[in-house]
Amino acid sequence: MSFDPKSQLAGLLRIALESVVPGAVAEIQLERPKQTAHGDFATNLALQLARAAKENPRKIAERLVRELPKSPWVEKVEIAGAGFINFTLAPAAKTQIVQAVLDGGVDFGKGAVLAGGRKVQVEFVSANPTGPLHVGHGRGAAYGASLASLLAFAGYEVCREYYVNDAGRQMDILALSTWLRYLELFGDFVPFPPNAYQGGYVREMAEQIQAAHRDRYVHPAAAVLASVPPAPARPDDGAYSKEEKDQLEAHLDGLINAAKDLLGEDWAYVHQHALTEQLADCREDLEGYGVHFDCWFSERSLYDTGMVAKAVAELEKRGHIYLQDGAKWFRSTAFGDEKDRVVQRDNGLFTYFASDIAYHANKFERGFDKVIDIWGADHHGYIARVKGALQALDLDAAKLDVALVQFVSLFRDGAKVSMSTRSGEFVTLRELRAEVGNDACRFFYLLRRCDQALDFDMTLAKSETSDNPVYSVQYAHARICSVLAQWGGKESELPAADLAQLQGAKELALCARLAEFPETIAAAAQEYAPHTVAFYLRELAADFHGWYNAERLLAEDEAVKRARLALAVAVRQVLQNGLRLLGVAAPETM
RNA sequence: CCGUCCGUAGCUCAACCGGAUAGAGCACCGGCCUUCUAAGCCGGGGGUUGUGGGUUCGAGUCCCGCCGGGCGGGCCA
Repeated sequence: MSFDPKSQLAGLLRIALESVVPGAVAEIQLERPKQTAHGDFATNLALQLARAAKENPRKIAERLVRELPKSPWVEKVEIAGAGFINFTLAPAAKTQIVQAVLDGGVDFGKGAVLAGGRKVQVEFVSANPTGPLHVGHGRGAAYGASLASLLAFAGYEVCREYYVNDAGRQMDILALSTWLRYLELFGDFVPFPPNAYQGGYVREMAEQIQAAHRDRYVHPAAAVLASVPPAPARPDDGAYSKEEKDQLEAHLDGLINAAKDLLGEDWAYVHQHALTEQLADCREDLEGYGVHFDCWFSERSLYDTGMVAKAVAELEKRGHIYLQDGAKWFRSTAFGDEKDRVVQRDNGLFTYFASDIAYHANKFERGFDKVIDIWGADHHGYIARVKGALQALDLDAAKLDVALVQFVSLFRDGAKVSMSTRSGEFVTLRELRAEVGNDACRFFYLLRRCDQALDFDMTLAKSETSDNPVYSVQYAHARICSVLAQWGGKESELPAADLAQLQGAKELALCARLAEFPETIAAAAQEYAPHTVAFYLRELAADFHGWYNAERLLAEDEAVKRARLALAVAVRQVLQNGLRLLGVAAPETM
């Protein structure tokens, strides 16, 4: 049996409060003081009451302490500072956490299933399947995956979703790029546009098509270019003017239309091939990264089932749409957006925003209590219009939370690694994983709040020293495994150890650290902040190493040894539980 | 110009939705090291939280101005 010191103390305080101020309504706040001299828990209850009672908070604190029922778990109660009441727990109240951890095992720290079994969806990565994932996606993937794990562990029912943008112009550009590279294989060159996809993977797909279907999709370059507006000449410095950029886009669209005309039915094949290949590559990359999805949701399916048209029609029916310049506009300004947004162009095509409205409406129809979108920070201007559309559809926009993930800069040997997206020279997630490993990759991404720009130190991530936080945490785990192996006894006997043998300051501090785990999880889940788990693990590992350096775990005295090993096993369990939430391995040897 | 996020030790970052003397890790300085239980260990200095006001018992945290930076402001995605 375990008890929760926090609720225990809250109970004692509530009794004292009722006695001092009958009928008082106050929230009992208990926090862990930063300084050990302030005990294990502190409450600001007296300061809270002082405002209403217009009385010296220290006096109120004295009365509260006088009325506090005696408890065997509490060793000392002190009044300090402006009127804080500090509690120091008895050693037995601290060490019992070891028992609780051993009892809980892999479930220690897990939140109770919330009332109504709240369903949450986490949508993340959702990168266009037009090329390899880059390091920015890696951060979103690490964040989303561990947030989802965290929410599941905290008691939510979680659905991990990837939104596949398989319907837009970007996909057309990828298909066109592939086809142009394919034509090159037959010696007939259409100048490759600078705004088409440059990466080597495009050539690979072209070669695959050539191997499978020979010259079936070949058309003369002259025919391709016949009715396409010309591309501007490449400026000497490579910098195109605004007009030239527009010309480039028009040229690209012309090529896409030409390809569709010439290929006819076959366009769908090239398009589908490119999509299938890139999506498979992306999926494989994420699987290798340890990131899994429950659902891959196709944007195109929203069009195929008429849901996009339906969503726009629904907005129209409710009077939130007007016509201007031949396009249909959603009056998002009525819901706090800066300006109104086009949902259907004058050429009849829906905008990306239209499909996103349909997508979010669909999410809400699926009955989630909470919908979490994880976007790149460059999308922040998008939040207002999506929430506005939900409101316009009479959906509860408060159920949608958007987490923005800031950008990543890589550093190697102290120097910034340049990542120009132009000409496909960016560093891919795959390259990063190959260089620093999955564990360091995931952990480093999570060592920072997601809304802060991240400087990723690849040199540090690879180092096998105490400077490297991943190494330190994993090493603590491996070290415990090593000690247990050297001991060679039966772990199943350790829960019976006499925990009263744990008396050292470092041991009791370590126990207190273990006790923080459940509340760390709960807070991290509530704030969507997996980084706090990473910070916690780093501190737990540091506490353990400090203890290990100070005391011999395999003590001479049998009872002491067993108690210490029980504590070590509890530390190992919490390290495992925490690392699992971050998607980082807990190795037995290093 | 407008919107938005941010500014904390030399560096990289924390700080439990207003609480005590703002915390870690690197780096720096000073000691210890013929401990096999594996990254050496222990200690120390370092701050007007960008800046100026405001709110109150109390502000890194909330409000306003300024300075500096990131990101947005497409009938692109």
